[in-house]
Amino acid sequence: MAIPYNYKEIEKRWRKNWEQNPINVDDGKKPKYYCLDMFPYPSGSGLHVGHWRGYVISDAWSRYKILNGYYIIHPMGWDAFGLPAENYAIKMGVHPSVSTAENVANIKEQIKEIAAIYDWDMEVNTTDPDFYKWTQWIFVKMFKAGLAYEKEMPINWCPSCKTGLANEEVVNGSCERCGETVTKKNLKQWMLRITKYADRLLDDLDKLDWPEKVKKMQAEWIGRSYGAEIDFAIKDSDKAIKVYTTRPDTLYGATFMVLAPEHVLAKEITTDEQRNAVEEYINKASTKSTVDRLQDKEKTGVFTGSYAINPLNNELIPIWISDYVLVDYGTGAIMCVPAHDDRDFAFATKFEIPIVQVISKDGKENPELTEAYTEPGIMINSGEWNGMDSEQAKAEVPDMLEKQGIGQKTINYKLRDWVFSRQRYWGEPIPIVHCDHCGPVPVPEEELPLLLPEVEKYQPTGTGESPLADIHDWVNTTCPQCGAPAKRETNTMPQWAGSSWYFLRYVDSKNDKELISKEKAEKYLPVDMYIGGVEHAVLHLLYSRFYTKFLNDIGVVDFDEPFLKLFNQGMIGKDGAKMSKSKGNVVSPDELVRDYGCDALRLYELFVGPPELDSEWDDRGIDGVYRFINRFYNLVMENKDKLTQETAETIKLRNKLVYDITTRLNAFSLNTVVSGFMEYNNKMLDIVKKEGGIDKETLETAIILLSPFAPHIGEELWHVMGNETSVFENTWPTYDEDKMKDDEIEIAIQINGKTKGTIMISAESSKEEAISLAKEAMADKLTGNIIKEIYVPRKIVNVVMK
RNA sequence: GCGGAUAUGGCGGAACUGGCAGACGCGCUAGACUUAGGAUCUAGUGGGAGACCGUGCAGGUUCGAUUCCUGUUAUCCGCACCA
Repeated sequence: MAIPYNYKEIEKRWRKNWEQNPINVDDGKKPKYYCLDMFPYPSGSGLHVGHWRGYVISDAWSRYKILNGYYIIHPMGWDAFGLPAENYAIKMGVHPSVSTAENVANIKEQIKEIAAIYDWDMEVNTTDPDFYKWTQWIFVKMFKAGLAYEKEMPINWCPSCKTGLANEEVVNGSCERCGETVTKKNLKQWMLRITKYADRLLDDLDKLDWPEKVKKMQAEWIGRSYGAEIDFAIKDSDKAIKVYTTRPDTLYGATFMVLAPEHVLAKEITTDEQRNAVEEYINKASTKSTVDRLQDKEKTGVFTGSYAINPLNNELIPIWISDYVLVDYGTGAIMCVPAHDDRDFAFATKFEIPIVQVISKDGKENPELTEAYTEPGIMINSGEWNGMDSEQAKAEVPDMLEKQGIGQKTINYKLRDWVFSRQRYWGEPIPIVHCDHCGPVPVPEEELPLLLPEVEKYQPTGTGESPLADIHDWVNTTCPQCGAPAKRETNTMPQWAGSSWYFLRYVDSKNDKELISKEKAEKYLPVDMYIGGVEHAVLHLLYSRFYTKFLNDIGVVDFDEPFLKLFNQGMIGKDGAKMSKSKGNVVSPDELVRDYGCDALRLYELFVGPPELDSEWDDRGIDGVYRFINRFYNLVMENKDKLTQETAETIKLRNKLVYDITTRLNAFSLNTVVSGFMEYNNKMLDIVKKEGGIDKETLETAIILLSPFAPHIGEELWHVMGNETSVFENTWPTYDEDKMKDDEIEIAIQINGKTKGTIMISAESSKEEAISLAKEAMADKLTGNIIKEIYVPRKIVNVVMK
């Protein structure tokens, strides 16, 4: 008769016990392992089973590391500043600090149901003044290092969120948060000079054990390119135009030039005949939204009437204006080689501009060029470069131009400086005072934190001013430097400010003297394993790397990469869609925990599919792991008092079990870890049925192996077996390959590569023995001439007949 | 357009360096125990009556291909006029 597995009572009991007797203790001798979850933004809608999955993966991994003798740093905190929290508060009509606190409390309760080994003493909250004191402190340090600066420029502006956005927050021309089309707005902004770190951010990717996809996305976002800047004189003018090109080898083929509509010389070089057309075009371009500009693949443009002089052959080339050239990349002007660039080809074809081929596959001109030739080849029509290999020319030309004084080698990046100001209330105040005499002056470090003032109206103003600008007795202050009346900066920081460094603070969260002590930074950091969704591939992960490198530069930490290993778990969807409140397909873990228990849900979260891939949630699937748990529980309960001696068979089974679970776990194949437990449970049941019982060692091994995944059952059954200490005080079991070997093995027999049957042979059988046994077994089918016999040891015999 | 991932029964998914495709689970079918079962247990479950056929599609390499190569299609994700 089955003994009901009372998960409610068992889970409650062990939860309490672990609170009193923690299983993850820093004794100062164990090596550390820092396993970090991406901390959540405390939304009002709570957790769904997709969030759970990431936390279960990291917890199972952490507990596995505990069993391998590590002290685990496994903290949790709250990314509670930012737009979503503020928008939610506005919608609900409560102050963001109130709703945020409520949401944190709710989600914390939900997270506790996972029974993860989070160390709540380390908990941080980005909205806590003791925390954001250091967020502000980092900003002051950056300001002093010249990395934070003010600039008035047209920035991305979300009309719905009523704030400026970083480039990274604009997705396909829309706001990353709300989807509203982003416009441009001219605003004075605080910027962070992340571009100064571009090379290090790019080159150090090689050091990281991260998914290639994420590294590639960051590399492309940084977008380093090597090329040259070349000066073109303008005919009948003392002005010159500098262009940037990655293909200086094609300079002889430049037949026109294009300026961005916003280029400073665009109007200046326009001739009187062309003035009306040019001004009309520039005006039109300025009103075009980013989206339109990106979507219009059809080239438009207007001729300025002026000509530039090709510095190599003194040929005149017309200067055009077109919005396919971006003002903020390179020099905002390009030389165009239609024969060897798709975009230039399209433009030249449309406006009937001559096309000159300078690279050819075979050294001859292509009489019917229908598209740009962008491959390498042999230089033609290029004066002294004729006959050169184009790749060689590409490498050598920049030096030659430099020697001739008409250009210089240049490196360009797509990465832009980080727009850091937000015109919203719910964020860290930027700790700067604007003084008429001294300019921007940082708030003295000893006066931090600069508290976010209470305010009646925290709705965004939409004017480009933060709601803080209305609080006059806060805004009006004195200059920390000269004492004269001065005004505070009223913009706040973006949500990314706190999340860029929070992982440092966990291990020293109560330190009021330093961001983190040197000793603790050295002892507990960096993060060994970082687990979370792929949606932060460029945003949070790039910013965190930048912050870490800066903090390394100023001596706060002794490492320059925060996250050594990164794992992106797949998303969980339902009904073919991403889980979201608006789609109404959210599955809450709460009911599942109630109806099946924490361990069952933990196992099912892992079993649902490969952790790195997206998975479809099926509520019925959890029944399978629930049945497994009950069967395993009963296996132990029914056999604990009639344990048998181990046999050759159980020794083999046990070693194979350890081998399979360990290798699958190390490969992060967590779904097959769970299926492995089910498989071996069935095998153990078979042994019990056959032998009338099973040995202690095998049962206990299975219990230890299972405990990282289903900790309550692991702990319960470990004690049921008569043990007094925690199951997590064990060492992860090892296996002996010699003991996994079978004496008799089953091999397949193929005829002409097609499987016809199987036979059992001794594992020691020679090739000749195996083949002759196989032929004997297949005698009736071996009617033709045997031309080849293949034996793959322990696997297969293949007889090839004609 | 460029780059990446994925494609296997009714469903989720297994298959280590090429070697018995479909482990494990869901669902389904039949049976047992039951007043009852949406509980539990037992057996079965890719297709086909069969020889055989089957891993998106078309080729190739090989004694042998889900696995390697070439081409192609679909879905998802990222980037997208960066010169």
